[in-house]
Amino acid sequence: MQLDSNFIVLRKHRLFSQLTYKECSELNIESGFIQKKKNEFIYLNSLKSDRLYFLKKGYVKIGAYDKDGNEIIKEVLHQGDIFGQLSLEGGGSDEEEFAQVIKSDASICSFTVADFENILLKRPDLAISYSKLVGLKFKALQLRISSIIHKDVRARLLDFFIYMAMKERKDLNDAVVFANYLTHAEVASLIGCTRQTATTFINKMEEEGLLSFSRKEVRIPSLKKMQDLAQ
Amino acid sequence: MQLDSNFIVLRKHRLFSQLTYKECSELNIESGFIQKKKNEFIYLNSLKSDRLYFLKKGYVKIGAYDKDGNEIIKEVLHQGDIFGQLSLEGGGSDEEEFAQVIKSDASICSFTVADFENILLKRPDLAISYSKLVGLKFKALQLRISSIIHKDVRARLLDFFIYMAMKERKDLNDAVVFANYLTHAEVASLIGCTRQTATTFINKMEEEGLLSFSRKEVRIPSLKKMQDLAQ
DNA sequence: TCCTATTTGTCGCCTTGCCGACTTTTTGCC
DNA sequence: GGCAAAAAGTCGGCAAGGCGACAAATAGGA
Repeated sequence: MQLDSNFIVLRKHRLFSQLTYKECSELNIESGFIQKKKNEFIYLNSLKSDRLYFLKKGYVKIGAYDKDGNEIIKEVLHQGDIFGQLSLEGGGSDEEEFAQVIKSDASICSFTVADFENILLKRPDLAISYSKLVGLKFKALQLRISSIIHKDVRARLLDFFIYMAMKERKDLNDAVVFANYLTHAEVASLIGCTRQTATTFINKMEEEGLLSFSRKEVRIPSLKKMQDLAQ
Repeated sequence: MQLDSNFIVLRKHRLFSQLTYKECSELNIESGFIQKKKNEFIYLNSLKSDRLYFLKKGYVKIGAYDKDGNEIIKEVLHQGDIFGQLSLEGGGSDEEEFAQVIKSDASICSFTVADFENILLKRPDLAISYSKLVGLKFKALQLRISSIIHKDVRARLLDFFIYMAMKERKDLNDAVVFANYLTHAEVASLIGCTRQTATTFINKMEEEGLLSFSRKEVRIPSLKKMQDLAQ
């Protein structure tokens, strides 16, 4: 029962669409199925080490705490995203890391890296898809670094909203609207500035009519215009 | 002949160590074998799209130019590193990118993504290794972002030199010495500050006895001490 | 070995965005 | 519907590091 519904959701994902029912059951996702309420943690450090998580529904933020206890947000994920031990192995530079549900409740299913590797060994096509998935995430991070290193806050905000819009939009309209699940503080942490500065610039952009940012949704009247400004 | 030597070098790499001679030849690396002099480009934009490159010898920097023509260094690679179309597919956010030989001449062999995928289809274990490789690169980038976002220039420099030391050192001594192939300007671009600021702080660190940085080599008397300072 | 191009060192001014501090608004829970 | 907690808005002072400019040192090809 649980498996069935997990199976269906999982198969909607590009990566898992080719999985047979049998293979899917080999992942033992039933035991890894989790329902989490808002603000609950999915893992904190240790639990991450040997698992992959698939976000069926909801929003999750990945972050860490620095030595002073400040939160460092690394990434924000939504439906369909994969997180956890993406490298399939620990070691090296494993920072303390957490995954926390934000905005509303979330459904997550997870499986061990070992089970996943077993599937990949039998399904090299899937292994290639997985490589591509990680590769694309790598590319996205590279873009983010470029933006952070070489642009000022305003330009970084533009880049950020363009990225979100591309990720969230359902059709190809120039106007994009999507549910917002981030606070100013979280946006600030993602683009690398203080909460106050983010607030100021978001408001400026609203005055310019580039954006409308509320707790409920983000509304971008013209993505094209934004892209032109961001260059 | 050429194949033989390529084969030998390739097999020294973690990823390719399991390859048979036959499989290796299927990658058609002979045709992709390149010798490049210092400052020559391996690719500029377009050529990247469907190839993977394996750096046999030398140093290569990956970068891009922003709209004002300024160089943005994304990454610096050395012997044994892989670069190019790591995601095995184009699309999405493909920035203009270049790969350029630095410091001294370089030997590179390359193969097409298509040939590589064919091998991976037959060798899922290799596909898993490849995923791990990209996954680890992803992790390293995440650490770099954290450093850039949350630390000042001095701390970023410490992080940078620790990273380089870990990557380049041959043994586990606390004192680390490695060939230097970067100018102040390149270090600055990697950690996200101006050349002048990098110069100033590198000199300060030299005065403190943390570091000796010359055109020839970087000498770190105590890696441990550095790590303590970086926290 | 010389000569030019590149790299490094240094300085002062100036801007961006940080850092409290505080108020106002919104949220979500009892 | 009321209340506490979280989020957003705003401001002045301040510091880190950017930027231009130039001189000194170094490298590497002719």
